[in-house]
Amino acid sequence: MNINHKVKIDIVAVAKAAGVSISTVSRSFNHPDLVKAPTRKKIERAVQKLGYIRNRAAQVMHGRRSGTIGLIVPTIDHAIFAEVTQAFSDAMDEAGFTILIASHGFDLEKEYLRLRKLLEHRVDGIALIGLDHSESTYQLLEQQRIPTVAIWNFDSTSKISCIGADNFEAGRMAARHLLSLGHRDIGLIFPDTTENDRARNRLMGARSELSGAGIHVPEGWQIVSPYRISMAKDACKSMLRKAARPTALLCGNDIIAQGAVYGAMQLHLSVPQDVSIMGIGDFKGSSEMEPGLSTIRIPAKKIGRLAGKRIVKEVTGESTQLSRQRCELKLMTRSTTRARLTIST
Amino acid sequence: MNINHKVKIDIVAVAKAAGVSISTVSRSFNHPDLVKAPTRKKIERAVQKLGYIRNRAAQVMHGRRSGTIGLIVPTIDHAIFAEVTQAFSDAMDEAGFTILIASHGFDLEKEYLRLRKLLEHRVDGIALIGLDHSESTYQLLEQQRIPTVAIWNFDSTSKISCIGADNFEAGRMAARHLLSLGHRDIGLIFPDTTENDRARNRLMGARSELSGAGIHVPEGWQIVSPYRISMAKDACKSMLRKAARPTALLCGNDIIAQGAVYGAMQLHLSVPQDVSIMGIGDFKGSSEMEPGLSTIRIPAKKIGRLAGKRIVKEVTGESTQLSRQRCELKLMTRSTTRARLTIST
DNA sequence: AATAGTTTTGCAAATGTTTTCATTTTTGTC
DNA sequence: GACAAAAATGAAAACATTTGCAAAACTATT
Repeated sequence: MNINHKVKIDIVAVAKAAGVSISTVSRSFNHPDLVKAPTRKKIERAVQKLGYIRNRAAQVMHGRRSGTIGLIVPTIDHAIFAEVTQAFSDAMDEAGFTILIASHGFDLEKEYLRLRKLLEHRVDGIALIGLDHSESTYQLLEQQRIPTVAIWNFDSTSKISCIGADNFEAGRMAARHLLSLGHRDIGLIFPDTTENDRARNRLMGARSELSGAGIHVPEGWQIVSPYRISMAKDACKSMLRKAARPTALLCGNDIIAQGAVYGAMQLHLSVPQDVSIMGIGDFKGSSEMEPGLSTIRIPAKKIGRLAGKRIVKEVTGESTQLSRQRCELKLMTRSTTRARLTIST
Repeated sequence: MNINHKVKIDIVAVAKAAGVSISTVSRSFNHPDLVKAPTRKKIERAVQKLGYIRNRAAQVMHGRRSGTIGLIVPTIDHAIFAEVTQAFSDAMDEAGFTILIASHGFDLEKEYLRLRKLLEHRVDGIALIGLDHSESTYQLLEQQRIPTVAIWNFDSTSKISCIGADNFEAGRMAARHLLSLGHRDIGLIFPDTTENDRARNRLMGARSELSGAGIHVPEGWQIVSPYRISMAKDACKSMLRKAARPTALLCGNDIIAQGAVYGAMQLHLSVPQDVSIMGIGDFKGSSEMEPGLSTIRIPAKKIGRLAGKRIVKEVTGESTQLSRQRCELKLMTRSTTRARLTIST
């Protein structure tokens, strides 16, 4: 069957094989109700026999949608982006779209270039992570009038649709939890906050809550650590080795927090007896590690799924105006935090 | 500037704005050396002013490559696939290709459907994970004569190009390590091996090595666990709670092994004093957890990168015949395995 | 069995580009 | 400054589809 000998199989070949016109073949794909059932059957058989696969590129040229959505992430290889990406991808699949994915390694200039490339492919919509993007990225998005949704952050003043959590609030909640346990000597380990609004807002939230409680975080108790367990381990160790060490560590995300837990263990400090450690994010491994990590849950799956649904709505024109959606945060009290020992007061 | 008022910006508009013919504009993109520098400048300015973005769909219609590669993974949301995906993506970026990604959730029937969809988009090549695919998938691939590479597994008899590790050997090595430490009572925790050649081959390798050493694994010491830390935790606990428990656990992958380590900890067994635990894979967190996981390193980054390079070669026609590449495995002896205590002999 | 209406099909134009071939312009040589 | 050769540009066909419009084929009604 399907003799495909160097002959290119296009709609013309199908039409010939089925003994109908090209238009009829096209129609039987796009408006099957407009063609008689027996004709459709004939065409179907021809398609089968020839192994014909429709050419979306040709369809796109008619102003048809490409059926693709561009997704630009900092990196795929991080628990959290992988999770949100998968959820987004599932939502897309469900709606019949395919994802063009690109990563920029936290380099916003590169992000712009990736965006341009995706636009060349005539994606029907664009999904980005967060709201920190270069001016040129925003301009391009607006100029091309392409449906866009920012995943992961909620911001009531965003210029583009966004679906996610309020990171400032997440920072606050994390700090509040520690405060409520009586901690006053709190160390901060955060990733670099330039070009990263998520981390920045969390840090601001945490600091604001802390200073609201009259707490000052001394210079040495605030460390920048990259988003890597091993790095965070070292950062944490350097802080906990000091004579005057904090009784609690607030980490910018769960990866750093995991590193901190391991770092403490290596120093033979026990968590949470000697130090409480608090994360933000609730990544997949966080509930499963030992001890289970206390953290602020940001519902990645839900955000990814909602973002997917949202972009589809914008693409299909079902809902065209800017929409901002806030996903609820939740304090997950597990085993890495506990009340501060009051030595005397 | 860039007045983009509902006027569609195509190459014609650019040509008009630059005062040259369409052909010249096209040429200045594709063969810049064929057009005089001043003309090129004029065109460039027009492009800038109009905010023109090339339409790849139209290019594809001329038999031009689409500049896209389809990547089909079981899921993005697993440490190991995320890592390999990222490396692959980086290699693609470097070569100027964009990735169309699809996931099938370990369902090979779905994989076939995803493949069809990617083919509609006229991807220039296809990358799959592993060599376990449905008959129809293999047929389609062959019928369409599309460059394909299987990532992750090496198999000298594969019908398509493959780049990866020999999972059978990985299983052997893991078993051999445990054997060399004197263990004879070994439990096996593996994922379901139907439709998963990676797990299947590892298990076969492990069993073959074990039975080669005259060791029989009793029924109750062999458990199937899904690829999830929490599930593996439970599976491990159920095995270690028995009166007669193994002195070592060989796990089908690092996720399961991590679960096993945590499970043992919950039972107040210490690792490796009470049980040795061995993984396969060396995922990102494995070296960083406490205690560091002993495992067989499969170089995900390297495999992803090589696979990327390979597919580019096949797509550009630089090298067109089937190629099989084996990536070396490495035993990583860390802190979850140790010699068996010989109580008396 | 003719008519009107409806359903189904086909023709041809249109989509945004690339490319071949022809034409024009430039350059170099005498 | 005329001529050939080389370089740059343009016109038009080609790519694989969709779709508006017209024609053809049915149905139902008389």
